[in-house]
Amino acid sequence: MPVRPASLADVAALAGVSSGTVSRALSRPDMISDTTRARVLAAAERLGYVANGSARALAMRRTLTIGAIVPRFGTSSFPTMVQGLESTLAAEGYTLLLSAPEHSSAREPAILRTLLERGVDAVALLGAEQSAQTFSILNAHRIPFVLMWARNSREADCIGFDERAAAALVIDHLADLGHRDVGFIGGSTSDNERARERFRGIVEALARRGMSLCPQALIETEYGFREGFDAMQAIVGARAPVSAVVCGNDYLAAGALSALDRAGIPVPQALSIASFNDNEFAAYLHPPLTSVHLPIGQIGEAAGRHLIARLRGERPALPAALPVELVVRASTGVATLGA
Amino acid sequence: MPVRPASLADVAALAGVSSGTVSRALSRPDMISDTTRARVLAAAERLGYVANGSARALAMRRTLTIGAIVPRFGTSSFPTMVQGLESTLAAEGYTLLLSAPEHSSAREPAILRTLLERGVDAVALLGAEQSAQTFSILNAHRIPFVLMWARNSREADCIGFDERAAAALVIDHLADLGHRDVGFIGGSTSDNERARERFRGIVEALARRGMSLCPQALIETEYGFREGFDAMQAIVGARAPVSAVVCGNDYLAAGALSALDRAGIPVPQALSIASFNDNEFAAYLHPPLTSVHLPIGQIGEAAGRHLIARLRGERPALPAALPVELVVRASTGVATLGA
DNA sequence: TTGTATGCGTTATCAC
DNA sequence: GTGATAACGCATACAA
Repeated sequence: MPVRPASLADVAALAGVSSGTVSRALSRPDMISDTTRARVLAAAERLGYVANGSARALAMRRTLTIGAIVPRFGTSSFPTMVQGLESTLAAEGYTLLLSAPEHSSAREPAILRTLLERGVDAVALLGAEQSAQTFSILNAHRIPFVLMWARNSREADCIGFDERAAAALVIDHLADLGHRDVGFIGGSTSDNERARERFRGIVEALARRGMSLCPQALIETEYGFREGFDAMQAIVGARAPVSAVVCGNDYLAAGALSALDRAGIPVPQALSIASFNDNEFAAYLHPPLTSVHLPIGQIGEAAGRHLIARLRGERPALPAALPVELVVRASTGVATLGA
Repeated sequence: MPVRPASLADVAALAGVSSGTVSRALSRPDMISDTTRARVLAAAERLGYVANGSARALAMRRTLTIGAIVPRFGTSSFPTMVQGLESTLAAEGYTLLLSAPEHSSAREPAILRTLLERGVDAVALLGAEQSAQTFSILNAHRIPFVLMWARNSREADCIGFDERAAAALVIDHLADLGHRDVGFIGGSTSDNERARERFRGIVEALARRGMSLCPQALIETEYGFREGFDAMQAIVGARAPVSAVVCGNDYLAAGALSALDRAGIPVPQALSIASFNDNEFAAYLHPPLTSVHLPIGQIGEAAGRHLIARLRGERPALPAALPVELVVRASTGVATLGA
């Protein structure tokens, strides 16, 4: 076996044709006579020929590769989104080049530069909070790009949910049940549009009912199990007079529920918990949990479809906000914590 | 702004040097005089020059890209592993080309071929259960590769846990507490070495104590919330005389705990549950849960380090089985279900 | 230290 | 329908 992988020229030599013919036989089968095509395919098969994508990309000026930058991979719901993205791309012959930086470095232009240097035909980014430099680099490269799980960016195409409407679903549900005193454990809003919109949606939905968040039960923290645990411990410790607490995502909800377990406070008998349900696991462990289900995989799929359309030269309309759904797994009474 | 991105020649023209000089100034700074290097860098900056990785790869015969095939992305603990892999690779200048096929197609040679065609310097695969064709393709390409979360393959380098030892940790713990009647809800063993090893480890550890699994509480299913839920419902419905049930992973445990909640069976007062804890979320929601914590991210990191060493021409020793840890969050009494 | 020239493996544009 | 041949953009061996 040769030390170097077979090239087009090797196949050509074996088949007794020119390398151009081999190239066409493999990528434009209808431009070639049946007999020579058969010979070429046989030769390619025999040599275990695999095309060299770098050379092809150099000649064709496209890599059939799409880049994505998605931070906080291990402790988030983003993998579901990436799965949707990758599946959609793969079905169209594209491959995913994934960058999964640790939290803070996600907006480093260096990461984007590396991706562009590797050669990507398009880019998908998480969230709307990108640096101006990011956009200028992308625009300079004249490359299609899309922001996933984002909305309201005038600098880029966005695919996402109507987070405020989702928040309203939760609040209206709780209010309809008779809850008047509500708390919120949410993700950090300073650098996260999604968390911010959720928070605002809750505040607004409450305001429409003449309600407001209980100050002693309003905690902003990082997304995470421990953070949710600590936040709920603080709320319990403060004896906040609430009958329901909304958690910004599944991780916070899981931690919060764990803290209530630890404190011997039954859910929902003594306190109701609602959550924005990305991963479903919180609801699975606590069926009484009310949650808004966000179909995250659909973001990746929609983003993939959008980028592929752009690469085809189309200018597709952006999908409207993806649908969210309130999931109520058991009825929830109204009991005030510490009462 | 030009319609075509700046090339080495463009930078060279602007800096008044040859393209070879530009190439060296950027990748071998010490081979160039300070003054010209400064001129080159300024010119590159001004043109927003980004190297064309395809051309570079063609010339250097390496892409600085590593491929990974990881199925079942959205509903597994694999993202943590991929995060570890990507971080390790990125720190060394490598980029990750990720393929995340749906379950069944994971072993398709076509997926691997696509990856090789895009150009990867090395490949990381999930699990030891690969087709012979997969290995022959990889070997033919003379490319380093590694199996993640696997062991005991003579065809490839493996990085993983000692699943049987992990199982023994759980069983010994339960047995020491006095449990004699134990059940198991495990993942499908037919095409999953990890699930198989866990199951065998449990059987063997029980045997060493003169115990065996309770047949009415032994269920093999797919990993998933619903599957765990259904399995535990079946065990409860059968009134299996067990005092503890071990779940094969967090998803099964979450579903099983949910079923017990639904049935009004308190954990661990009426039944103890133990789990192989990949994601930690089950333990967070149910602190009484005993679990073996598997540091999955370390698999990705170790795999990344191994591949990079191989690419450097080293022949590093494979790491021993990665350490696992029994996590007991609360003491667990012995009560027999349905008694 | 720098310039020149060749090759990397494909695709695409021509002729034939 | 097929064969030459010229890009594609970069790295590098060799010359200067």
